[in-house]
Amino acid sequence: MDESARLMTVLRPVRAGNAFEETVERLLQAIKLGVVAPGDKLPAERELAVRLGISRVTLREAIRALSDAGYLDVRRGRYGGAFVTYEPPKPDAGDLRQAVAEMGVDDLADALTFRLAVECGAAQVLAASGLTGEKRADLLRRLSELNEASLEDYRRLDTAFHLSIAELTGSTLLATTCADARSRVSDLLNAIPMLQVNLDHAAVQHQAIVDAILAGDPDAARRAMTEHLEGTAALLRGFLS
Amino acid sequence: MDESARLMTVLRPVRAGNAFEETVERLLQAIKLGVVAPGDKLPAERELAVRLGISRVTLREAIRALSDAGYLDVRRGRYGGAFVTYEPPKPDAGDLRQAVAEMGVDDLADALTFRLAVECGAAQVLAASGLTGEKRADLLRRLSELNEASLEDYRRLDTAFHLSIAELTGSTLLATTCADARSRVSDLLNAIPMLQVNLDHAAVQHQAIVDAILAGDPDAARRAMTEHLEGTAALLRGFLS
DNA sequence: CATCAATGGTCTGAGACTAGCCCAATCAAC
DNA sequence: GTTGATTGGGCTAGTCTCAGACCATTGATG
Repeated sequence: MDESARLMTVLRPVRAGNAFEETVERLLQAIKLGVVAPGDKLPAERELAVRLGISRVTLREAIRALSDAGYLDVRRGRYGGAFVTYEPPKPDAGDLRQAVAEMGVDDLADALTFRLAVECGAAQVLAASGLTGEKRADLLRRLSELNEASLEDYRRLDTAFHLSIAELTGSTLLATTCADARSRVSDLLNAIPMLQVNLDHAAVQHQAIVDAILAGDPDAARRAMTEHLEGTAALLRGFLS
Repeated sequence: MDESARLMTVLRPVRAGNAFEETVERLLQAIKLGVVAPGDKLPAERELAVRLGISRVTLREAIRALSDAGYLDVRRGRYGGAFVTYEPPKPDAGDLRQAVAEMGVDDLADALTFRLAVECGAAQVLAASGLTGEKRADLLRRLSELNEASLEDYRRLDTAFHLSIAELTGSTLLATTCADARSRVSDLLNAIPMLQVNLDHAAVQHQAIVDAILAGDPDAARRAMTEHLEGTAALLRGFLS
């Protein structure tokens, strides 16, 4: 960890790719995180281009690419739009191995470490903040929605629950960072079979996280989140070997 | 915290600005974080352009802007280069108020929350990882360098110490995120007067952080880091009122 | 003092990206 | 059935950005 390592950290590429590539990535993130659920449509092109800070031409190229790849169904005319057709693939150990091979084991470890750090940080911060009644209700609502979810909706609502924790801190930076961290492991999580034992186990852990946050206990929140995320990481490693 | 809030989070601008602006921002980060110390020079233009993934023309525009603004001194010929001339301004409550006014109180709260979450997450993760002897020595070296620092070098070595914690986790994502978090509050920290009491207090907290990490105690590491960062945040608020 | 390698300074042609405009399709409302 | 609002589809002129080549300056070295 010499000084040159820090140079590498800060003087890294200014841009991850061209505008088209970055736009595809961002839309894919919205789709895979379930921010726009299957059957829903993206905002209209003109509005979306403004939000993303790019030209409509570039946005259309990205939408075209995702449409060709089967993620979107684009329809013209009033009440038309770009509808999400993507459904998370059925869990499969082969998909998992392939996904890991594509991203590389180093990047996988990086992503898991990153997620652990930022989500635990978010849980800690939220627990330490005085939660208003409205926010408490919001968190509890997200938890009960997750607990009542069908297998089909589970991943999407799990994502919603986890992201809510970061959002409720009120920090936009933290929320975007947690969304980024989640999307980096999203494909991997989708590949894990959803066994009832694991879902039950996760439900207990989710409850522990919420309890600690509502109790205003940062240490307990951190521990509960760590346990939950390391459990997931262990599952991942298990299905990889 | 309805669903539309999540849309805002994910469908945010793809790019923070044009290539020139983002490059200026990145170089400024390297300078203000002390990654290139005063008197040092940036890598040669051709190499730096490759590292940043931009054209030499754009890089030169950014360097020119920073040179005009007094951050760099550009010299031609062999052994020439872009030398850092920037020295952190002397602490001043007026500067602080101005800096806060420029970024806005909401962004300030966001940045402080963000920093708290990611640095605590990094400390926790590092404490939970089995540190090799080399890494332990590295961390201790950074701490002792900071403790022996002159007032002039203090901020730069404090930054180096904090960033080392994230870097030692081995997660590039976490390291860049902590660097980003630090740079968002860097100007504010520079504006805080460096009183001996505060420095002594910080030294004790730094020691506690290192002790907890070396002891492999994530809870203690998280608590020590929280205490340290909240102390700094409290100092900031104090000088603002 | 002459050399020469490394560095910043400059130019050009090509491609990426944008803003703004108009066209085409769709469908609820009348 | 007609209308009108909303949406995707497409075009153009202009700006930003890039890759690559070449020039100018500097100063350690022989």
